[in-house]
Amino acid sequence: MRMSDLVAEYIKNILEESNGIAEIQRNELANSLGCVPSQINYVLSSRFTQENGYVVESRRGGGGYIRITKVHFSTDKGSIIMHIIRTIGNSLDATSAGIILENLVSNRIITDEIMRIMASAISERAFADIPKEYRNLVRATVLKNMLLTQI
Amino acid sequence: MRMSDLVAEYIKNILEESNGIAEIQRNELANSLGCVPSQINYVLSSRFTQENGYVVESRRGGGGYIRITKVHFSTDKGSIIMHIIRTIGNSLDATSAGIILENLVSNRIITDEIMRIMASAISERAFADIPKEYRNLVRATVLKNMLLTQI
DNA sequence: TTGATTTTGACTTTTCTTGACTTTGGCTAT
DNA sequence: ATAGCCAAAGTCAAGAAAAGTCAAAATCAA
Repeated sequence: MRMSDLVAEYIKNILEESNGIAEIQRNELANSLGCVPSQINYVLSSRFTQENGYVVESRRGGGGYIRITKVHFSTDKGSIIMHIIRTIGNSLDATSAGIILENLVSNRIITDEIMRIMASAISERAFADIPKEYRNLVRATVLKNMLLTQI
Repeated sequence: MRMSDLVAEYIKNILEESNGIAEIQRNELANSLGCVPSQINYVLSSRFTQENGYVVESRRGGGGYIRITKVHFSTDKGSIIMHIIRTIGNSLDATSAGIILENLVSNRIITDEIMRIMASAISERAFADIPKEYRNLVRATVLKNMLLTQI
């Protein structure tokens, strides 16, 4: 198993147990999981991003900390979807698409089944027939079209 | 015996033993079977296709993997969908797609909502960004991908 | 023979790991 | 106050560890 996944899992556990707020010490955590401290930063920036629905704050110096908070959507389904459609723009890579879909599921905007249908429709393999330069464009358009049915 | 067949057989064995999900490491497998890594890709794309009921996902980078899933269609619904997937072929125009979807709904194979999601994903409008000559190709692949999730 | 399938390998892209170096905040002794 | 030290966290780039692409060469089948 990847070290990054271990770290991510560890943080998610704390989040679960602590009501959506995890406060860690970078060096201590790195030490207890057996990785280099900057690994923690890597995990935070690759997996606990805003797009993923997390807010990360921190403080340096003696008694420093890193605080990770899981945020949830609050407004209604329709405006959330519309907002997402707007932020998608006209090009979307497969990774970002995956993040958007996971987020929609974890906020119960769409069901798991619908997520899987959508994911299968815009996976990299779904666009294998067309030249690379078009893939992100179609992905954006197709996803936006599908999301519109969910309003 | 051909190397490709060996590789295919090996993967099918894992699938049998592991309940329809095989997770492999490309380099490792290539190495242990004594072929070049890209051979694995060739086998996957020539033998583990949608038409045969396989879904292939993968991840690059450290700790990467290739996951092959066999969707398995013992039920009525499953074989109907597989039959449709096979008849689609590699190109599908918007009109035929519409007919297929309507049929699936009227035979209660998929729900109305799912039909609308699928229809929106493969409408002519969804492929407006890409040159015409590719549209029917992507439409076929995308629909087959989505249908595979419904088995 | 000739067209399709298979094999191979050079090159690309993505993701993860590591470590050296930088910045910031708090505390203590002057 | 403030200079200096220690204890954090941050940054960044090099390199490693995967998988993907593509086209040339080899082989096979009709």
